[in-house]
Amino acid sequence: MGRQSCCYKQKLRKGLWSPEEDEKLLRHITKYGHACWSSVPKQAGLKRCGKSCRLRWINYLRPDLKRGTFSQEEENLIIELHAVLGNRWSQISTHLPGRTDNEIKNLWNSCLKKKLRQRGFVPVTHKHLSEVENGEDKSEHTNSLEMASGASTPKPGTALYEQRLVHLLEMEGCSSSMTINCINNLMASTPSKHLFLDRFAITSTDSQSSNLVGRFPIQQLNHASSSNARLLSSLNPTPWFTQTSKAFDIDSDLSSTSMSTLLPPLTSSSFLSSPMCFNPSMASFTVNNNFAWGMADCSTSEKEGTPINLMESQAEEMKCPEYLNNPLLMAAAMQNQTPQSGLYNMEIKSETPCSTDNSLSNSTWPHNQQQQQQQEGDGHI
DNA sequence: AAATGGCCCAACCGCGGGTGC
DNA sequence: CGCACCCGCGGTTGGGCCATT
Repeated sequence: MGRQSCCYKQKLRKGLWSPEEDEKLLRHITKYGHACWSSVPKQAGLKRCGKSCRLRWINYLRPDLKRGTFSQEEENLIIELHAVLGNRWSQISTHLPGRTDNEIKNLWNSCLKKKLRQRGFVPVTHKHLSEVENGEDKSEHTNSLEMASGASTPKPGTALYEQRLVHLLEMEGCSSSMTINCINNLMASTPSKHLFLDRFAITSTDSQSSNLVGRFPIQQLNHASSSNARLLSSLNPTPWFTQTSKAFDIDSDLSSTSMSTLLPPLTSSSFLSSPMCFNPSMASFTVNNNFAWGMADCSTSEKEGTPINLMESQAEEMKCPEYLNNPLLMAAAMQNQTPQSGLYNMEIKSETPCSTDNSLSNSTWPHNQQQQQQQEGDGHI
């Protein structure tokens, strides 16, 4: 009793796209954009469904696509992101400009999975096989992220440990000044601190990973509506506590931590929108300019006419325990500024024209395309 | 040279969420 | 509230290509 495909219903063409079809679609979108995909095929004179057109555009015709094989850095980034996000290919792809979710998914299934297996990791959990087999945590084990970054886990308390921590917070888009103060305060007396540290102090601080700065999942917060419910629920079981840590008792932690100095009352439904998420005198927030992921989201917020900051409704969906389970979310939550603070808005606005490399926003992409086409001639296809 | 098997990638399918009526 | 429609996502498939036998 499954639904018939839209193509079947309308007796539309399926299968590979011909150059003529590509040409039609390209020309049409260049001229008119794609406000409504379902009307695109009709207007463009294509015997395809809107879905098919959309897919073709996103995966092949879009002018900002990067072609060719994935670099080692890209592969490493995918592994790292997959460890955090799981099979959320579209979210992963937002961190890799010019790469599509489909492309990344294919790479993962055909190549990266295999590589991880060959090196003794379970691709799904990013755990080492021996860890799985023994059913116990062994801190000396490397994990897939270490493999990706070529790093091993430094010991807590060491300079290297702190150095990596700073780097990781920077990855979250926080400035170093915020990082140290924030993390010291946040983690000073909480039993959960090692959960945070163990989970994150695994990424290299070398030049290879420095290009990750600003790319990581603060986006998840900014995007924290319904899709995040899924994300959040799936983040908790893995991989946060899969490396060397055990899940901690939220309640007992809360009762004895210093988090209250940083976080608003747990019952507050305006948790995220609260300006007291972080005390500016304690540390300065600067949102990293290097928003590799900013564009897709900015188009969303433009469309909805809302600032990048979390909306109340979104904030309400984010349950406090999820923050406490999830260091990334916590760190990002602390960054969440009120509209008055302007930091986030200002930074995003400066990027908002979406005129650089990611032109998912249909309002500006033809610009790019023309430029690119001029540069490339009629090269591809 | 032909057959076979594995890999890769483009595209399809089905589902869930959002929205408008 | 229920329904229909649209969009986007993740899983899956089918076919072309290439290496091996």
